[in-house]
This record gives sequence, structure tokens and C-alpha cells, in this order.
Amino acid sequence: MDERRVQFIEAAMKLFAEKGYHETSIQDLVEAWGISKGAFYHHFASKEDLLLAVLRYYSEKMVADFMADGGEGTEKERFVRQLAAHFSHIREYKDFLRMMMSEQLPKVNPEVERYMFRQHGRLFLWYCTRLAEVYGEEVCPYVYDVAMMTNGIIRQYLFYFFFREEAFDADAAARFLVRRIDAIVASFAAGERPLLTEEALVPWIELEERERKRQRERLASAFAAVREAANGLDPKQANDVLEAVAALEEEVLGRNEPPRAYIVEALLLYLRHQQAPRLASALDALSQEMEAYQRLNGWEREPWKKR
Amino acid sequence: MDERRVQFIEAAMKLFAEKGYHETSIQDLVEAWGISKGAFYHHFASKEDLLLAVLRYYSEKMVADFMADGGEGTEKERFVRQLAAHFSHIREYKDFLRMMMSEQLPKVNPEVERYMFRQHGRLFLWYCTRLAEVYGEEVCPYVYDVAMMTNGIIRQYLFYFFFREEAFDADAAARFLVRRIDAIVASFAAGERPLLTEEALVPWIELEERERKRQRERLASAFAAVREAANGLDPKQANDVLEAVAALEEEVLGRNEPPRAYIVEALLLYLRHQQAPRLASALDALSQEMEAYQRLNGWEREPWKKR
DNA sequence: TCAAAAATCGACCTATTGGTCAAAAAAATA
DNA sequence: TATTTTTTTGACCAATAGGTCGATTTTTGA
Repeated sequence: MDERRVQFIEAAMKLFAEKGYHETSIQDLVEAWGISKGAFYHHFASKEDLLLAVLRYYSEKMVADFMADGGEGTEKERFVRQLAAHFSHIREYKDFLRMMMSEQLPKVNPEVERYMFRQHGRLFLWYCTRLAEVYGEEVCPYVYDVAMMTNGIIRQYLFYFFFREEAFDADAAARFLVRRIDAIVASFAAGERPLLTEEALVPWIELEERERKRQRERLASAFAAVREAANGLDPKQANDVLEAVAALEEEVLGRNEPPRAYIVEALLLYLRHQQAPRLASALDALSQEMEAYQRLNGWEREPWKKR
Repeated sequence: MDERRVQFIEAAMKLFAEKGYHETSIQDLVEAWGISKGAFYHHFASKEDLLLAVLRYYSEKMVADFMADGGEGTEKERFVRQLAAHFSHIREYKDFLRMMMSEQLPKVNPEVERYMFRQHGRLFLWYCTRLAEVYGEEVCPYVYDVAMMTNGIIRQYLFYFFFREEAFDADAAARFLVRRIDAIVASFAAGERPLLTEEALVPWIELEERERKRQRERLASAFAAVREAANGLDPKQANDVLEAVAALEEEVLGRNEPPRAYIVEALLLYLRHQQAPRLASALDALSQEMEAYQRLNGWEREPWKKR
């Protein structure tokens, strides 16, 4: 990522954590960074865009770090090491955690909310699979409960860890907490019924996933509608249009990366230039669906560039 | 409390939970409630005042409800019943919890922050004493750890409980969770060292308490300074002043309730009317300390009334 | 019944905010 | 060196926010 942007993101996070998102004006940001307002808007499309970038940057960094390989040894040893690493890195994420846990996550932007929600689910699922690996098959019926409790316990301790000033032994803490989790796991022995079941959780943690799938279908049918509309054209033109549509579909649905804006825009422009009213309205619908699809996938849109 | 005010508070919480504090303008509030802006400012001194009132109202209600007597039976049975009651009332506090847990607690006002922090500590201490009662003396060395985990687990489950639509068996959930806590408690058998010790926690949970004590001392010395200054006056006047000061001290420090503003103001006015420069500056210092003291005690100031 | 007090109204004010833009400076490219 | 592109500037803008205030209506209480 643009190095300059990273610097800005880190400085912004500091301010956000100190004063809160809403209370930090762009003027503040710009002064702290020693540049002008115009320059700010050269790097970020809006204040919300900055917030999203900040959240993305830290969240991604932290989750990746959390999920890093724990090295050699048994699964449990690795798990302990993963936790310990996370605890000892906590100071790096202090600002981020403070923002996330103790105060506000602005409701300003549904995109932000959705993104954080998804991250939450991602972490939870990671706990589930990791705990299954550590404790083997016996834990599986209760894995959601164990993951829920593990998550809760760790969150709570994290909350404490950065309120305390002195250093602490992250390794000992991790071992200590895992021993508690051992006890929780062991307590399920007697064929007890779990509180959380997969079916009860699926709508919660996979709400996003499902929504994305549905949007994908909607998008596909928008493509179909454009193809349909192309039938009304003369054969030569129809052929051109269909090829362009195919390319567009490939760009948007065929790859696992964010579609390249210039390709999408170029193809749309080309298609719009085919003078055909029926095509035009189908294209409007299509571009709307494409936008929704990208938003749902949390693909970062490039900051707006003047030309 | 003013019934009208309560209605307003509840309506406001709904809006805050839906749209977020910052995104809810006074215009929105006023429209939702069907009154005018002027009327709003008749009931609340400012938007922040409203927020504080809202937070206070719900927090107090919820904590009180949580800490309600659990009825008959062994301590553990009562504890389970307390938890179950809390779980089943959750829908009443949905808005509040959503605001507190999943998203924003606006950083707008240090008073708000301090208040919520204190509530947090209060709940934690409640867990500590309650767990000690339930599990007896053996748990005492680990009670802070157990409380921390209990708190974490319950928070996390609460978070889940109100994302789920269907009803659930609060009683079963409480019993289920307490069984896990049993296991955690049992796991400490082997004379293990706790992670959290009282001395490590005291600065955290009693930071407020200590600060309040210190402020009390500062206030007392401000009173002493005024008395000192009164010595320079002629005997008759000095006597009047000393009596007024004593009355003021009684009002502010002697009772366990918020001092009545009109008494404090009247006495200050009276004292200020004694033409004595040395007294005046001591009085300035005093009124400042009094304000700080009240703020620290979280005493709600009456909404400003026009006269 | 009537005057005093409380509650309500809504036009109005000021300050600030996020955001724009034409022009200038700096950097990159040829 | 000349020219194009990127980056930066800061005055400017419209919108909106929280908040005020004198006038008006409603309620209270004797």
C-alpha cells in the first residue's frame, strides 16, 4: 500500500483512539499530519473512507498476527504460543483495541459495520476450528460453546491487559488461560446438551456469507437481462455486445479479486454507446448490482483520483 | 423522576441505539417525540446531559436488576436464578446493551466515560463478592480471575442472545454457564498462582474511589483556607462568615446526597458579599473544588431552569 | 376566576463541519 | 531543459449542528 497512506492511517488511528472518531475533525487530522486539507482529499475520498481504511489496516494486521503459525510442537503448544504472541503484541494494537472495545465504533457507515461484523465472525470461526484441532473430536459437539467462552475470556483479559501499566508475562498468561479452557472442555463429559448449536449459529455467523451468495445470484441475473436485451439488436452488433458482456462478467464474477475499475468502466461505456434504450436500462440495473456486490465483498474502492 | 423525562429518555435510547448518538440530532429527537426544540431544552440542559441521563437510567436499572435478590435456597441456586433473571430480562435492555457492547459509547464527555467505567467496576466487584459467597473460601485467592472470566463469558453470551431472534430457555442457559464456572473454579486445585491479584487490580477498579477520596481532602483544605482568610475580618463579621462556612461544609460534605444547589449558591453569594479580597479568592478556589467533587461523585446536576 | 409559574413554541444565531476547486508547487518523464 | 503529471495549497462553500430567547400557551393553585 501507498507508504504515505500507511503513515497517515497510523497517525489517524492515534487521534481516533484519543479523541474518538466523531470528535476528530479533518482539520485536526490535517494539522496533526502537517498537510493541507486538499492533500488529505487527494489521498482519501472522504472521512469515512479514511475510517474504513484505518479499521481495515489494523483489523487485518491483528487478525493475521493472531492467526499466525504457532511453530512446532503439539497443537495445544502451538495454540498457547499463538495466544501468547497475541498478548505480547497487544501494545501495538492498543489504540485499535481501545477504539474497538472501550468506546465507539461509529455507526456512521453500514460498510464499516458490516466489515467489523465479518471480522468478528472470522475470529469466532477461527476459534472453532482451532479448538477442534487442539481438543480433538470429543469437543466437536460443544465447540461453539467453547469458542464462545474462549472468545469472551480472552476479550475480557485483553481489556484488562492494556489498562495495566506494568509489563506482564504473556506466556504465563496464555498457559494459565488455556488451563481454564481445558477445564471447560473437560466439564462437558456427561453427554450434556450444548447451548449453542450449529444451526442456531449459522444465521448469525454466516449471515454475511448468505447475503453475498444472494447478491451474486442477483448480479448473475442482471447479466442475463443484459444478454436478453442484446437479442433485439442486429446480429453484428449483438455479437459485439455479447462478447463485451462476457468479458465484463469474467472481470466481475470470474476472479477472486476486486474488479479493476478501469476495465469495468470502459466496458460499461462501450456498451452504453450501443444506441439501444432497452440495453441502457438493463445496464443501469447491472451497474447497480455490481456496486452492491462489491460493497458486500468489502472490496476497497480506490481513492478517487482527479483527472 | 419526572415521568415526562423518563418517557423522553426511553424514546431517546431507542433512537440512539438505532442510529447512534452522534447521528441522532436534537431535531430528530424532538420530532420523534413530537415537541419543539425549546421544550427539549426545558427538560435537558444539553444533548450530553440527555446522554448521561439515558445511560444512567438504563445502567442503574440493569445493574439493580442484576443484583436483585435471587430468592431462597443455597447460594449457588440463588446465583443461578440471578443470572437467569438477567438473561430473561435481556430484551428490556436490548437497546442499551446494543449501544454498550456492539458499537459506540461516545467519547464525547469525560463524565460519561467515568460513569460507565465506574459501573463496570461495580459489576466486577459484585461478581467477586458473589462468587466468594457461592464457592466459599477456597476460591478467594482466585476470585479475581474467576470473576474476570465469568464476566467475559456472560458478556459474550449476552452479545449472542440478542442477536438471536427466537426465545431461549434462560434458566437452562444460566445453569449451563454456572456448570462451566464450577469447572473453572475446580481447576485451580493445585495451589496454582492466580493471574490477577488484588494489588494489581486495585488501581484499576478503585481508581475512582481513590480519586474521590483525594478530592474530598482537597475540598476540605479549601474550606480550611476560607476559614483562614476569615481571620482577617473584624470579630462580628468573622463570626457570621465562619457560621456560613460551617453550614456550607455540612451541606456539601456532611450529607450523602447531592448538595442542594440553591443552598450552596445562596451561601456562596452571601460569603461573596462580605467585601474582603482575600476571602474572595479563597471562595473561588472553594467553588471550583466543590464542582470537581460533585462531578467525581457522579451527582446529577439538576437541569438548568430559567427564572 | 385570575394571576403566577411551568411548559412549549419556532424563528433565529453562531460555530463548525465535511467537502470543493482553481491555481501553484514539486516531481517525474521525455 | 521542457513538458506533463502528481501533489499540495488554502480560500471558499453549503449544510447542519447545538443552542438561545422572547413570545405564547397551558397548568397550577389560591
